[in-house]
Amino acid sequence: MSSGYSLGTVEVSSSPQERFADFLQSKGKRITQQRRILIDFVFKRHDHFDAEELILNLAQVPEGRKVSRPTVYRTLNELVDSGLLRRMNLRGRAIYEHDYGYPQHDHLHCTMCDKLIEFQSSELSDLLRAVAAEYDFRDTGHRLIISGICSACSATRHRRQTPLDLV
Amino acid sequence: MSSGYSLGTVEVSSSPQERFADFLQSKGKRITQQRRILIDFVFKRHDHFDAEELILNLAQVPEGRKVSRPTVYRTLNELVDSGLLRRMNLRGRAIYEHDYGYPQHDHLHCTMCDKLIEFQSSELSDLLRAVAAEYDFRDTGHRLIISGICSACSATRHRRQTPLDLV
DNA sequence: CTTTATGCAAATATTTTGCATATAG
DNA sequence: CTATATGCAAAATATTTGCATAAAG
Repeated sequence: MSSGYSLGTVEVSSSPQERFADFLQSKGKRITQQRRILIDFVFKRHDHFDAEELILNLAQVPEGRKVSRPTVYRTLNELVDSGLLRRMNLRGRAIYEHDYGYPQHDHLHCTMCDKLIEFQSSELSDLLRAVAAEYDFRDTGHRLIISGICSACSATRHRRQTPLDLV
Repeated sequence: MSSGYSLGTVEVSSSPQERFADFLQSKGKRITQQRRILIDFVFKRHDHFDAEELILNLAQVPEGRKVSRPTVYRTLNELVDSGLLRRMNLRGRAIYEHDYGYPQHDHLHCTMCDKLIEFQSSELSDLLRAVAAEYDFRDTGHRLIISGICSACSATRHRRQTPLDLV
């Protein structure tokens, strides 16, 4: 076993905890009990989640009850700034996912069951890079969500009401 | 001049007004003064806009003042449902654009000046279709936004504060 | 006339903020 | 000790909804 932090598929040089600590230090911010609780929570249990889910999960353990709602929101912003989390918008609210030690990927979003399926495509990255270049655009990232109906939902014909907005 | 409704680049068989009327009829909804005002407004002046902008613009003419805020929101939803408008999410709020007689396209979003640049790529469409197929996913559309700094902003080094969320 | 739409005010949902107190360094 | 963080309550933002009245068909 290496000294690296294992993510199952990827091995990186430091844990999210360490990276967050570095980020905070570099900004003159403090490593508080709440921030420690939050980063542990976020990197232990969740894949895709929103603020409300996180808050509900926190409420289920004594440790978690030490963190207030505003602090959750404030810290989620810091985690995004630090590059540890990636934020996207689904049905009008922010959804977060790990963005550390994770390969770049995009999503298929099932509008029936709300499931997110990740996929990777280097062809896609190349294509987007080329598009940006064509417009002299300094590309700092992208969000792509393909909406539709996943195979499971296609089979079961479960209906869902709100088509509403994607992405 | 043909009997078609001209959009500058594209020529389509009926006007947005007609299409909206058809949509409303098909749903047993009524063609009201407010809906008429709104569709005229939306298809005369705007390209990318949000609800607030539209409401401010409406407030500037007597005609527009006949339409209340809730009706604007309700009608925007109908316009999206009818396929006349496309909705996306930028910095947490809904942005609308014409989606009728318009070729499918995606966007580059400058996070400095907030400008949206449209681009088209058939390669991209093909690629996304292939991805969806690979997952037995019934693709009903996608949203793609490449974030970054446009050439103008790269030149002028105008700074902007909030990096915040994309898409 | 009957049903759908509108406007108003209020509600909802999500996220942010001011300020007094607590705590990290 | 001093500056930053937290919690609380409240504000801000964006959008939706209940209900009485107005208007379309």
